[in-house]
Amino acid sequence: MLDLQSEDAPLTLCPNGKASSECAHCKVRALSLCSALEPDELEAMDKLARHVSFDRHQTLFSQGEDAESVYNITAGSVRLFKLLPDGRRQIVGFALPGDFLGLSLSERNAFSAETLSATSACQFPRAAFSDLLDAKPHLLRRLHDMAGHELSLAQDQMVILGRRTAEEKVASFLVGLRKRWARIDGSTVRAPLPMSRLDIGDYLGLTVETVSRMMTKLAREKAIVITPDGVRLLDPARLEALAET
Amino acid sequence: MLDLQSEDAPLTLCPNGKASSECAHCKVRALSLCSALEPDELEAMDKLARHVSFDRHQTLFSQGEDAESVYNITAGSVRLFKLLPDGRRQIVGFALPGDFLGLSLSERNAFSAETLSATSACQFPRAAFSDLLDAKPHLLRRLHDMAGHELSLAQDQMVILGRRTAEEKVASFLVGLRKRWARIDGSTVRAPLPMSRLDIGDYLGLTVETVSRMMTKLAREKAIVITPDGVRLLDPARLEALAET
DNA sequence: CGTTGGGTTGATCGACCTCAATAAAAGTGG
DNA sequence: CCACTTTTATTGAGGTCGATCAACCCAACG
Repeated sequence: MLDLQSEDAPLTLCPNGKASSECAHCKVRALSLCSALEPDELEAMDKLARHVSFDRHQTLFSQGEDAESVYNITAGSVRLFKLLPDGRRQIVGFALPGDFLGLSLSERNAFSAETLSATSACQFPRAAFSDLLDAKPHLLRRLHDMAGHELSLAQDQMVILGRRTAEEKVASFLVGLRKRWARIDGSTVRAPLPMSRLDIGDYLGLTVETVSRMMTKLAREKAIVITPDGVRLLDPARLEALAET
Repeated sequence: MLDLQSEDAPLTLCPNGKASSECAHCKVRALSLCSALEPDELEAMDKLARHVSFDRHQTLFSQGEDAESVYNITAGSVRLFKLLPDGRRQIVGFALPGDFLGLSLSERNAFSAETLSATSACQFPRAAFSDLLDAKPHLLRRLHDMAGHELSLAQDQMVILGRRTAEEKVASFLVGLRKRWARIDGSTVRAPLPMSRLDIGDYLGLTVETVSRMMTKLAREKAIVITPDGVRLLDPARLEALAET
């Protein structure tokens, strides 16, 4: 997942189908693929794009299917996961506003994507988008840099999954998520949690119960406050110490 | 890690410093970044490249340092790892002949790289290589496709780390490694293990002892044979069943 | 040969999982 | 707005897989 964002648009970037004016209001332009593009690149992307909306718990695409589209998330939140034949699930990431789905441009989806909340996105046909990349090297370079960032995050997640305790996992998750929200809505201590405890567990390689226990523990120790919609970080220093690389 | 390979070179691809003739003997061209490049791209890469060799257990680069170079591994093996302040280690990958180090082109190294055995590589100055990518979009596209593949492997590894048992982890590792060797040297059942049990443990989120126990278990059950230099897969079907997605 | 770095094996321990019950939200229909 | 159901979160008790601690083996090497 990579971020894009804006407040109110100096120039239209994020394309959409019905009204290209929507780009002008795109909340997530500055940090997205759309940022820092040349006018001709924006123009070309605009032509390809279709703005789509999803309710809570809808499927964008499924693991193993032909990858028809790539997406730029403009609002909401999405869980990306892989299933084992016996039902075990690993969430490989959460997509937030500004994130791009389909960086690897593979023919088949390597994972499934389901919305966690009502979600909006710019949808592009994969094949046409791939062709566009070949025509616009600067756009490709931007995408590649995003892929590099994504790869780096994936390696960080390997450390968390392979070598951290349950408490450290939860602390890392909260700190990392708050940083991502900070880029999106500027919040400094709030971290909304659109995903369930079960989702968090499947992201961190833990059970629901362990996630709940660690959250309770961190709250008891006054490192966080649990709110209806997520958490508030009371003692970022303590959390960062638990999460530190 | 991405693969490149060849037997004997139809045209020189893999660049190196002293004698550009070395490219003609490059054992790992076909699957590498160097494959499927235009003559002008090969020419440009050749100009940038320096052929370097390392003994066993030498450091190519370290986590946190300025990333001066990117590498194309032509022979040997390398461990890529991240360290936590308290000494815990997570190996994020093993680089084999044909693999490219530096896909993300970031300014700082996100991990350290140490050879597991005597290793040869084509070394490129990172900044110049990055400039070359902007000049040769086709090369950039090739690199991006490799990055996409790498990202997909990283997500597979997340499933292994987060949701698999010790036995499944070891089986997955052996199956995956044999597949990689198959592309390099065509071996169908042999999987050389240049890395120690400790390295395997730090790759799979296990201890040395557990890795050893699981290897012994698989050997006792006649799924593998442990040899001085690695393993031979006796019952690939059983191993794949343990590893299946 | 003594030393050193892996590797294997055994005995014990503990972090996290499993199973179970309860509590608190969030819908749903009257 | 209030019963009633369903979903999600929390808490507790007990079990287990893999970690930890500790020998021991063996091959490489000075």
